[in-house]
Amino acid sequence: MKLDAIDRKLLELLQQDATLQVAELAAQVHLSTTPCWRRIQRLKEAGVITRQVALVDPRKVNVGVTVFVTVRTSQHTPAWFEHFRATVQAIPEVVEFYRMSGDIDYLLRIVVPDIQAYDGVYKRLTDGTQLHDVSSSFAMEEIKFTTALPLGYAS
Amino acid sequence: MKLDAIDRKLLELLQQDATLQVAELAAQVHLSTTPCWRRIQRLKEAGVITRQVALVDPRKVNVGVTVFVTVRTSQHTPAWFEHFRATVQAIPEVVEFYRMSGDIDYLLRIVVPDIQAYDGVYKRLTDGTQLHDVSSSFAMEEIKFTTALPLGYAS
DNA sequence: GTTGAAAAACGCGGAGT
DNA sequence: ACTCCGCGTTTTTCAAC
Repeated sequence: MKLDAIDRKLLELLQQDATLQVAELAAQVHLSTTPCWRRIQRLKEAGVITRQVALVDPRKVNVGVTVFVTVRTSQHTPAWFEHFRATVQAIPEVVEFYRMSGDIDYLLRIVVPDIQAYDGVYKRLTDGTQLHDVSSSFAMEEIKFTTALPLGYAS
Repeated sequence: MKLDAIDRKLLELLQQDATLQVAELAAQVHLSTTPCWRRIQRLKEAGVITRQVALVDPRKVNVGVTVFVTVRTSQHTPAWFEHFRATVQAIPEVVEFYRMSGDIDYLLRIVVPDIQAYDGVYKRLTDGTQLHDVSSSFAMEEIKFTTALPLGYAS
């Protein structure tokens, strides 16, 4: 889908604050409400905007500690991967999960209240799945975290 | 702030879909609209819900490649850190940025269209800041990504 | 793309259980 | 503390231009 400058501006605004009303968005892009509303609908239908969610303060729900876990494995069969994938999907503390290139096979971001709680997640993770070399790194400080993607590359 | 089972259920629902209307949320938690609406207000005022945003499909805006960058540095002065922090904040391709414990000092998640584009970001990152040992790992596949935090630890 | 208007949902209060 | 009621206001949504 082709995105012009107005679409990008709308996405930029909505990525920051999805509660902005259509009239306000319309003013910011110098349009009236109807075409502005239609553009937003188009962006949703095209799957550019996937969903609209509430963001929660991690510390307020007692998951202020984030842990990055790198995984290496010797098992590379599809069946093994599927099992591992399902295991990870079922653990709500895992908020990000990537298959990597290079010497590390998988990278996970996990949120927990403290290091003790992490031990529990670690056990759930490694229980039943053959994991070769699991390494955990703790984040001391979250300096930047945004769900807003850069729009400079959009065509 | 104290969160009971109903608050947690509301947060769970709103983390998945913030467009749900109050009447619908109220039905799901077996309440009428007024107290449900008030609970949501309370969660916002208390800062549990920080914001409401639109999520965008990375591939649809041409940033389908994510790169993890680990940084080690010899400079540990406050002035140096402030400079580094400001540099990173100004780069929209950097969507996450953590100060780590252990042998790695900083971890960044960066989104770009392709490896060539990453080179540009890399240059902006290292230009002007003394970085000792920068290592980049490319994600081949994003298997899980959620903004929904686990609520099982909330008190 | 614009204007205008119907339909819907929200904001917030009051009285009662 | 929640339910039910409700009305003014705002916002969404769909006409016709």
